[in-house]
Amino acid sequence: MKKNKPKYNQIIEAAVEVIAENGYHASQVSRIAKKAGVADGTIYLYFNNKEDILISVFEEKMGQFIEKIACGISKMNNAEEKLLKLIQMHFHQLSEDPHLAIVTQLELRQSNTDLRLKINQILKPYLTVIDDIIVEGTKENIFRDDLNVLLVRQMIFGTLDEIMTNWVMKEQKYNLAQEALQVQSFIINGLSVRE
Amino acid sequence: MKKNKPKYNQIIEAAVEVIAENGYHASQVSRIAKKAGVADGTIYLYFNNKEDILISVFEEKMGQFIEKIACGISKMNNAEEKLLKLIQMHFHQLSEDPHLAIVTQLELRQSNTDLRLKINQILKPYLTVIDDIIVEGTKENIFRDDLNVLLVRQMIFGTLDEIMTNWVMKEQKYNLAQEALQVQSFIINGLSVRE
Amino acid sequence: MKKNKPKYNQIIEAAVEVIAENGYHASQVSRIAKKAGVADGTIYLYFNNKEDILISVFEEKMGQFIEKIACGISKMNNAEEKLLKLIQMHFHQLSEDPHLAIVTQLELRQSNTDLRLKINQILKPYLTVIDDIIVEGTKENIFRDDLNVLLVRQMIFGTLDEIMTNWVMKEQKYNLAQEALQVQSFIINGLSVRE
Amino acid sequence: MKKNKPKYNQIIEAAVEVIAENGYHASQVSRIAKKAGVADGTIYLYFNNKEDILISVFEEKMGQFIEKIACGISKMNNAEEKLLKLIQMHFHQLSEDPHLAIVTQLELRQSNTDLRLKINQILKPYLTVIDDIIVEGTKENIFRDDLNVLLVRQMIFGTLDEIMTNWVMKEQKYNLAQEALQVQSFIINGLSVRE
DNA sequence: TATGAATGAGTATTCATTCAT
DNA sequence: TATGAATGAATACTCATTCAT
Repeated sequence: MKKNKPKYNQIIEAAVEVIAENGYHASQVSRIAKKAGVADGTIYLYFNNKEDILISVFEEKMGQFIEKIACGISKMNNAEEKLLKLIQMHFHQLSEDPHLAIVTQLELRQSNTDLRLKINQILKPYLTVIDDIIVEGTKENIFRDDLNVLLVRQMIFGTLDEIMTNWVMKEQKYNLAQEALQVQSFIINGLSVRE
Repeated sequence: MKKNKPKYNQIIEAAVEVIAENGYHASQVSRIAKKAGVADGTIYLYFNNKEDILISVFEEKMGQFIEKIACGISKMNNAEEKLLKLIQMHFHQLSEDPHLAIVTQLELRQSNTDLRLKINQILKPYLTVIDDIIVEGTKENIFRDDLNVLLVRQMIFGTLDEIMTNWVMKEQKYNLAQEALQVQSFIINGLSVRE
Repeated sequence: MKKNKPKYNQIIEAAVEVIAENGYHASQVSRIAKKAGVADGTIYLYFNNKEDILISVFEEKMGQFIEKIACGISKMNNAEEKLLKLIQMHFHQLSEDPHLAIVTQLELRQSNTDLRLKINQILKPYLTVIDDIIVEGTKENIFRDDLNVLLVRQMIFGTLDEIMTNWVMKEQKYNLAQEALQVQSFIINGLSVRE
Repeated sequence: MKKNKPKYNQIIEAAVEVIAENGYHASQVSRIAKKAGVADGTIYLYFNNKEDILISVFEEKMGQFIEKIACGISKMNNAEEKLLKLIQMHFHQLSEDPHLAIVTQLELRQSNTDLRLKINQILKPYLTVIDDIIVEGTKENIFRDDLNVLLVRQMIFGTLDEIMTNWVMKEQKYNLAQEALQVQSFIINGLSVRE
């Protein structure tokens, strides 16, 4: 498995740094190679093309991202707690790794539609985690039973994603962790005044 | 005023079409010129450079988009109704103009960070409209009074934006209009079971 | 005769200024038109094309330049005096009009070979003036009678031209007039120690 | 050292030919690449940009030109002989390589002022060679001791340069070598009848 | 595996010139 | 005569990818 080879990871890490620092379009393959300490040609022993580097970056990082969240959630007792945990960990993980946050929220989106479809595939397990919480919440009678799971998941993901993007574009100047509870409350209770 | 000149609008319309059909990166200036029925050089009598075309497209289209929504909302009686109207019109306007939807949801995001900052500026009036609804809802005692307006606005916009993007990426195969009510309900009531 | 029309001269004067200030390649026709206070298209009522403007500038200015020198020389009594007068006036006239000096010594040379042949045609009367002095000097028995007039004229012109070019490139910081006598002495006596 | 790389020299030689044949402005980088038998992009592995090719051509060729003259002169016994040798070799070297003569006398002058300043820097060692002859001649009591070295050098260089340019523009139809002696005589003795 | 020199396709922009008014 | 909006040809340079070593 090529992924166990050290150069593969060197290149992945170099790509995250180079893209975060220079932006997607200024990140030439040769620059990534230099930062990774390998020759330009070596890149092509591990990746098919430049796009493949980007997909692999997302794949590797998202894999870890989702795994940790799935793990964290499994310890929670109900959908409400799981949702909060998911929000907290979503914010926390990206806050902890600003380079990765820049890449996922800004630079990776500067890719063409084909690449975005591949990115969506990689994202699917995360969306499934969200779906599961929704379904579980409904079963637990915490959430309404008339929910359109697909739609609700889009809304939840869109909410979290937009908050992350704003945070990155505001140059990470404020503390996201504090907002997790408000976000959970919004998703669960909405804006209305509770009777 | 250059905006009254017919060629300015011809170029704007051509740009939307060409970008929607070919994607951001395959949209050469010469192709836009051809579609607009003008010479390549004519583009530069009306726009400073290629980026300026893109910004202007967004400016023009978003201007109309926001104006219509602001107008539609003004006829509504309270924040709840206004929110529903905003959601309906947001979905409706982009659904009606698939080319524009593709450009705003997919292609325009493939731009660099500088351009995205300019786009955010153009988007600001729309965000303000959302802010106003939130504030109004609070005053009307329909919405809670402990809301963080900035955060809530991000969540609402993120929700709508993600739904639109999914719809565009799924090739506009389903009817968005039907979902507006569910979305409003989600935003106002959240997921929880009402007592 | 078009040359009596005021706009013709306005354009010529504007061209000298614009070329001297911006350099040959940065001197767009539209800039010359603007400085001359006419529309771009008007230029083409008086000149065939951009090259024609340049040739005409040289023609007009060189015509005056040569006329004055020919006139000044005619008052001198012998070839030696005439040579000195020619040198003095060559230096004086271009020193007095730095814009013209820049155009003739630097910018006009950035033209293609065809244009340079035309420039050489315009220069011919000046070269003839030099030829005449050489021939006269020989007849007066002041200059040797074995001189190759064509070659000697090239040497004299080359000498004056190089001095002017150096003066222009050194940004006209020193006084050329003082050097005329040394130049005349060099041409007449050479470098050798006179017995 | 890049200058030992064969492609560097291939490109230099191709550039001389292409510029001599097509003129400065019609010499596209792609044409030079084609003539040199390399890809367009390869040019940019050896040169920073198009201007850099031109400067390097002049640098390489002038370097050899000056070196040979300096070498030839060193064998001569006094300033008079050295001057003659310099003139002969100046004429000879450029006569032998008409492509180079066209480039140096005509095409390279079609460059902007910045480039000309760089060219002047490259020319400096040649001017110094001339200066040295003047100073030596004075010390040997062959030349007058009141000479303004800078001015005299300009006159000598201008003389040679103008003769070369005329020869190139007359399409190299006559034999320059024969004129070297007359030129030396002019420079040393001037035009006057010797008593 | 690893290298890095070489490749060559691809495109925004300028500006001299025209021509309908 | 005079205008100036419109034209469209023309070109340097980058960078992802290859392949001989």
